[in-house]
Amino acid sequence: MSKGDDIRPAADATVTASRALLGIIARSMLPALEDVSLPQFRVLVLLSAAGPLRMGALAERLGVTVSTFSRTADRLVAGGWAVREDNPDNRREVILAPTEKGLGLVTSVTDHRRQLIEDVLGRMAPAERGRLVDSLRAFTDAAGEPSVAELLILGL
Amino acid sequence: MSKGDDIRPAADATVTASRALLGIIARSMLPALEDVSLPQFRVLVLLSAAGPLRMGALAERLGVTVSTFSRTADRLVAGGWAVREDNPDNRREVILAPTEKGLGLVTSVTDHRRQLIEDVLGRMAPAERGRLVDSLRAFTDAAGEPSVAELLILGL
DNA sequence: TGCAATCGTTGGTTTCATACAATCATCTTG
DNA sequence: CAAGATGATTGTATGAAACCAACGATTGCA
Repeated sequence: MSKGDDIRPAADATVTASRALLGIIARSMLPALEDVSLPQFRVLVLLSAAGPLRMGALAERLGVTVSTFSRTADRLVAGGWAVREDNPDNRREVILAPTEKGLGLVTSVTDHRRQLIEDVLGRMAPAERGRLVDSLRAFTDAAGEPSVAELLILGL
Repeated sequence: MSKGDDIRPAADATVTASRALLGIIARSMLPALEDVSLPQFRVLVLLSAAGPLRMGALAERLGVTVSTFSRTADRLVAGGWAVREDNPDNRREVILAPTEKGLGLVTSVTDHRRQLIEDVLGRMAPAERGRLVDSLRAFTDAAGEPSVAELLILGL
């Protein structure tokens, strides 16, 4: 136990920092969630990251049945956030593609989030900022990549 | 711009790290969300942090109407996560209090999250861990306290 | 004391998410 | 080419969440 004793305070600091980050993330998503629901936003995040996808593939990634997803797609299409497209190679498949409007919504959230983070970083001393980068890289490496499914729970 | 040029890479690292943290947070909440909905979990988080509260006060903090919240409370009570109590000082008020079961649910999530974070920290070199603590404290200070309302969006 | 304000619940509705089963269209394969 | 498999939508149903309006109980004040 001698060597690991500094884990506890580090965990404290991380928990606290995670709360600050969550606040930032939530704040960045708030405006978008007035336009679309969280499940709908998840779809747009997926589409903007992976590009247009088949209905079934999307349903699977989101962990819902195809019928459920078809209804969600209805709402996204109705709102002008996405469009259904034919797949010329396979006419029974339907591709869901984000519209400019849909991509714009995700971008606005991402930009907003990044801006909020930059604001915070701008309030830090440059030297601290440098150390933060190194530390966070180490943390991220140790954490490994979160699965897509996990990230989607909270909408990226 | 000369001095602020290191903000961009720092923001990159922070965005990436926030994704890792989000994965951890989502993973820690996943089991609980099989028992209660996110809105219900938010109530339990609030109750476990602030203690028993009046119906109206809870509704206000959650940003929903009292009638909406009354229904949510019904479900929490039905599930054994909370109980309605009389306020002896004011008989028209109703206090919602978490049960042991309700508190236990929140605790399990918090513990799980902390454990996941400690796991990650345990994989870092001790020296990095020390630097991380300092950096995160600086970040948290610069970020300021997120509002309760913001945190509740994603369930703390 | 009596009337107005406050607190919470309930009735009535709407929207969304979700699932299962049935159906239609299109591939694929024997 | 004729099944059988596959992909998506639609019919049907349930449950959560949310709102407004109406109501009953209680307080508080004039």
